Amino acid sequence: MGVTIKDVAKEAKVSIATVSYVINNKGNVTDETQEKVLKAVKKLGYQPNLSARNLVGQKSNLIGVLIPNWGNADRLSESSHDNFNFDNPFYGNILNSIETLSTKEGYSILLIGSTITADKVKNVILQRDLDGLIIIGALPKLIDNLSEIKIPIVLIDSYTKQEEFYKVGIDDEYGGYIATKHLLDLGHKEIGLISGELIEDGVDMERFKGYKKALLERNLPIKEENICNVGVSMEGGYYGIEKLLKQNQQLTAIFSTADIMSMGIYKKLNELKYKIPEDISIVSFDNFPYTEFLHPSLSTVSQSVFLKGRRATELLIDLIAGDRVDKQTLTLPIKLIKRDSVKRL
Amino acid sequence: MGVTIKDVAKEAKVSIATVSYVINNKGNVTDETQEKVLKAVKKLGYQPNLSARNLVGQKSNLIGVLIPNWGNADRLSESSHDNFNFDNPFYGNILNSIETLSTKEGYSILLIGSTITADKVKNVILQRDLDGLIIIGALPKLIDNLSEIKIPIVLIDSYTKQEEFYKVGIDDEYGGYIATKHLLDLGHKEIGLISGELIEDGVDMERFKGYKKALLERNLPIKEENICNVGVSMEGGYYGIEKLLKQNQQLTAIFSTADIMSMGIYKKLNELKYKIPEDISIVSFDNFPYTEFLHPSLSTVSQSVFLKGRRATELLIDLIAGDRVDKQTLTLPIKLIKRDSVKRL
DNA sequence: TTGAAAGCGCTAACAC
DNA sequence: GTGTTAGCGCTTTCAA
Repeated sequence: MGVTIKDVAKEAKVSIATVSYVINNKGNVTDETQEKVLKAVKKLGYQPNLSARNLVGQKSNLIGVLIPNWGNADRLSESSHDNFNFDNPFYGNILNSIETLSTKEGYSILLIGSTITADKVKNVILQRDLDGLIIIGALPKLIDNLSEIKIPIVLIDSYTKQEEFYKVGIDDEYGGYIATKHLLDLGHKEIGLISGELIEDGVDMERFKGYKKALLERNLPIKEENICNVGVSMEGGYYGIEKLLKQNQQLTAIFSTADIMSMGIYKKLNELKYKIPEDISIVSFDNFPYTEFLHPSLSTVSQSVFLKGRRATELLIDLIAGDRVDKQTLTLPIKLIKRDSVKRL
Repeated sequence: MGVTIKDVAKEAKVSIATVSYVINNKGNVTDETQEKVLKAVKKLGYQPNLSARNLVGQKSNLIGVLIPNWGNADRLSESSHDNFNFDNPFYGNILNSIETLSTKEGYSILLIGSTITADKVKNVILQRDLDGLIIIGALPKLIDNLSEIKIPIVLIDSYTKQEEFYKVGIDDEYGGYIATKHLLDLGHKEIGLISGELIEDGVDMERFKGYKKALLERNLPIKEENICNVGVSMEGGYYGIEKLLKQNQQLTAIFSTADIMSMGIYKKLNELKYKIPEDISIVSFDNFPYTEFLHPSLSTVSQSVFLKGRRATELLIDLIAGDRVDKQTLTLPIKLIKRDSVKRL
């Protein structure tokens, strides 16, 4: 242990209580003593020990960020690192957003990844005495396990109905709807869907609902051979489009529920000598920066990952501060960005 | 505060010392008492408070991960989120790698981003009593500030000569060399370089050295008009290639020191109706998963971000454990991946 | 084999 | 306005 409050007290020739008062701006301290203490603090390079502070019942000023489905389950094996499903920039982006505001507000981020099991999350919360938790893309099993926890929890991209959680997200069903409708408006009728696994309360399920809604609105059938559920990765898109193309040669357009999959779709179509959008149109979801840099640039539903992180953090910090927060669920705006991957039929 | 050791002691009808012995596997405890205690622990859902543990001089089991140049400095402004320079997947990937092993070894990750100033890093280390620190792409100023810190520090991608730090990286000069040599071997002579800012002890500087070395070996001049330093981002590449093309119409090839910039280069070349590799060849650096999915697929120097994170974490954990570590600097292998973005002249 | 008690660094109630 | 002190939850020495 380094410099403690005792050392400062000795140096400034005051009691440790006085030092505590000064560094916490509490109690009435003379300007003179204040200055003495501050000088000692500076001279010794004193930094209060947060463990000790935490122990006397203060906040930990620690926010946990949990990313349950980050990377592959088997990534602990070194030999598998070539398949490391690392590529979705979403997680890095949102982490950056969360960390930035948290730091500004005096919180530190405890990063909790996906190897941790649902019941161990609770342990970490208890052990580290987290002030709050943000969960990105929470799975139902995880959430069930956490409902008895008494710290504020904000869920990003979850559609759970459990009322004890605050939520930040977008209207994924609407996103799926406008993406599909865009295709329909341009005359497409045989529209394939490539999405991640349809998990209960997950975003892909909602985007799928939007897809169905748009088709049903035009009295178009939902054909099973037009739908393919894959991993949310480039590989997923790569193999998904191949499968779909085999199952239905009439396909003129694809709605891909994630940009990362669209990368793989592009590659496969290139290999197959399909031209985008001449032979097949694509609408995607996310509007990651790189979509503009693809050739042709990708039409996609735009969401702000930055704002998702920012709003979730704001909400959590308010909750920690005990500020009454009126809305349990915050839905951020999205819009369709029309670029060059779609043609009129 | 929740369940404490006292509660467990009461429940098990033993002293708190005995509980402590049991949960730490210390002292000699009868199987019988052990069982009593364990049962009480389970019944009450007890989790030891790490702050308290830490206070009695134990390890904090916290590893800091510092990402100094993550995103834009001005990203605190909401209006700037469209420019959010978020897109380099490198940081998310390496974080994932570090977090995975750390968790497995019983450490938690404290994420420290780029808004934090150099002197504040020291405060966090002291306040949270970090057991160790990993710094990704450390700037000299930051490192100078940290040299007096007594916890183990592992630097990823830094070429500082300061001996108190352990380092994990690749041979960036060699990478720049083989990339450029590949181009030279195929007959290219006018080779442009698009790289990030040439910062002291940084990777771009080394890759640039490799570029120079390869050219000099063939008695080719290093032309200033062939070199462009930009931000390591898609935009950087986008504007960099435009500038280079204007400055020298004879260019037949580009060495881009980061895949993320190559994305921008592809876009600009597409807009300009340059064909890759027919009109211009490109060799890049990183081998991010998406490079294989670009069209044409990108020839690039491959490094394992996964291993960088993994080895750095292993090293740090050994250091924390007090295990003598022989090598101060670990250099991981790289190799050139030849794909379709380069043609023989 | 188990327990009592000191003490880690700090805050806050209370006394002066 | 400043100091004394109890106590946060835990580990560990020492005694029994």
